[in-house]
Amino acid sequence: MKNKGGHRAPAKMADVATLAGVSPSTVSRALAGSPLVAKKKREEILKLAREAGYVVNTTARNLRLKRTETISVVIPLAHEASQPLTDPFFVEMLGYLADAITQRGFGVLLQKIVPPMGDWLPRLVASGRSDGVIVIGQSTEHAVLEEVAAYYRPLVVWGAPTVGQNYCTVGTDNVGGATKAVEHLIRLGRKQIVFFGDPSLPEIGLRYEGYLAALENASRPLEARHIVPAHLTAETAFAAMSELLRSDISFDAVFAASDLIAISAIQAITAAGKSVPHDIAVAGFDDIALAAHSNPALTTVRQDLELGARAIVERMFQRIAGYDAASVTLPADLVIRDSCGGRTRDS
Amino acid sequence: MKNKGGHRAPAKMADVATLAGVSPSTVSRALAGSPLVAKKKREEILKLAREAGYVVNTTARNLRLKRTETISVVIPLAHEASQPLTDPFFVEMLGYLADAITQRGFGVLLQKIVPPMGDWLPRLVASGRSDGVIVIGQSTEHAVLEEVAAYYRPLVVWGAPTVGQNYCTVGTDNVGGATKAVEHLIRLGRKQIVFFGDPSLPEIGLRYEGYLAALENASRPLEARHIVPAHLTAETAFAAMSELLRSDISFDAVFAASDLIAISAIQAITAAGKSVPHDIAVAGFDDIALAAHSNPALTTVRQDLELGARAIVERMFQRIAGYDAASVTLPADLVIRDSCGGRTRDS
DNA sequence: CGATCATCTGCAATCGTTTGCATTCAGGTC
DNA sequence: GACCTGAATGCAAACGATTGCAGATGATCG
Repeated sequence: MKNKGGHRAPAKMADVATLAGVSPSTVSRALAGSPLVAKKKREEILKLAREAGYVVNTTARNLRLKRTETISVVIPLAHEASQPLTDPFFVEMLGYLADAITQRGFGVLLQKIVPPMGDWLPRLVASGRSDGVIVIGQSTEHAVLEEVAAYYRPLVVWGAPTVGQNYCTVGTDNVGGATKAVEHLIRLGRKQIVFFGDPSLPEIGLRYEGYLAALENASRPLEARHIVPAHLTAETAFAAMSELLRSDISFDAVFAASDLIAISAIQAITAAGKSVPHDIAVAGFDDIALAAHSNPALTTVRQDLELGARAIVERMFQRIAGYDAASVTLPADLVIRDSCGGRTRDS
Repeated sequence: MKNKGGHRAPAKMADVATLAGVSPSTVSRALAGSPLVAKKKREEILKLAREAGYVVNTTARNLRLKRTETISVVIPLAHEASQPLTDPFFVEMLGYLADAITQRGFGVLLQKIVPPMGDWLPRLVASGRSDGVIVIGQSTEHAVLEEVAAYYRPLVVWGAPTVGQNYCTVGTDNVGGATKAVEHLIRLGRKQIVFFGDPSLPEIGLRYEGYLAALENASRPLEARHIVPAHLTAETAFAAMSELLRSDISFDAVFAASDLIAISAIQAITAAGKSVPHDIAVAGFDDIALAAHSNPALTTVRQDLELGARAIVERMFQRIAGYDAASVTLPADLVIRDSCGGRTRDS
């Protein structure tokens, strides 16, 4: 059944002007609080506008002002073809970003790029829908980012800095954080520590480096082993860990490249009849909300996403204002909970 | 250090027109694939546009066309004052919505309203930033929704239908789902079942109804008890459950109004030295991703958020097209895992 | 009383597209 | 050759705001 639709068209500035018996210019100035319009008249106009339920049309205003007061947040999903936006890390980061951005009065335009075809970023930039672009995770898109950053300043990326890179990144100290976690496992007497994750992705690669560094630095250097699940999803990680357990490889600890797969690993280990942390210790990376609530609570490397989001947004607004803003690496701290043994639950 | 900013201004349609030696009108028509422009000329123009890296300016186009191809997604946070967007339920729903919306070529404008002052919705609607508004969770905003829905059609709300309500809702069968969960607990022989949640919120209220119904329908009617944590956050729920355990109220099962607080309850129970499900069975509601990964895996009522999101978006586009779209209640299914005992893990 | 000045207001151009209407031109017909 | 048809193109007016500039108004001063 066809509906007649919204009856009243929203009031425009000209309507308010007629109502107040002045020109649109004056209404515009009154609304903007310009000192050019007499105080008494301004108040009168404001009152009229309020009564008429007038709200300035953002599109028209944006066109005239050549800005949108909106930031695009992009999540490239090179992996996970038509998968929904489900990764708790992304989603937590998104929340903090939305916070920081809306606090400055800007809107957040959410973009999910999948699969990333070469020109998504140039198109997004040229479309003029937003005043800046934040990319969460560089995924496999390093080349595109580099290309666009050459001419488009308000671009900030969450991820790992790579050599000779010109775009602005904010990220955690992946190497240092991983080292801390693995050193902790070694300190607790674990001897056969498996790395669980795919080092070919930039950030995971750095965590793998930290893992290797910790093994080498040990008083009695330990042997490195790692396994590579295809994707960083809960399902594939469960399967991969189950398989590892069935193999004849023996190990007494797992350092997982993300909390999500750490938790899947714990479940696989428990399902196989072994105990965490007694038989096998597990450490993760990220400290997503879920980590504290898993059972046993996960010992992990904390990425302060709130701080990270703020750093990203800060740089974004600096760049929008025309200033330069350099990349930054944030510290990563070890959060000791129950999944590695040796301590009691925090909180 | 002040930066000279983006060198090249993005090409506009007039530039492409000059390049091709035609008028902007022709370029516009060529880009739109209008049959009015000769095929050969169209292809030439398209080629030129591509080479110049031209992308139509969305703002100008939106102004002229009086539409934005953007949907606002709003999360009212009446509770949790300056809390970030962290609730896994919201966030999961957001992911599915973003999927369904971007699939139709529309953008997603994320809005976080906190604290909701009376006129947030009218303002949002009148600002013309989006062609429709989706509100996730009616929270305490029933009156505002009702008021705006009277004149603004493209408004769809996730939540519970209330009597005499005129706005369009999509939601789960809260009563039926809760009944199933509680009946399951009764079937497993549990006798003292606590309701854990705040029934004053519309959706939770319905779940409480379902809980009461199940108790009454039991062959030997059972006594109802409930406790009300102030907010639905993980922290407050942990505290509330710990307190309940210290009290002299005895119980052998908990039906929690959301998975988030169910998981906190499990942790509190475990921390108090009791076992789930042996001493106390716990059932939740939502089936968030976390539910399957908690330990023990949570028996819960599944809300199919993907289906829900699709239903919301479908109705949204119907309403944008000027048709009516009625509210709908989606079925809720019980997902049996480990936290109530009586079965082995699924998957 | 006229000149000067400060203060306020409105005209009109602009932002980059889209589109109704008029116009142009080529080709065909009588 | 005058006339008509049809296809292809351009002109110019929107869309709804902002703002430089000029003009109006009233007050102040010599």
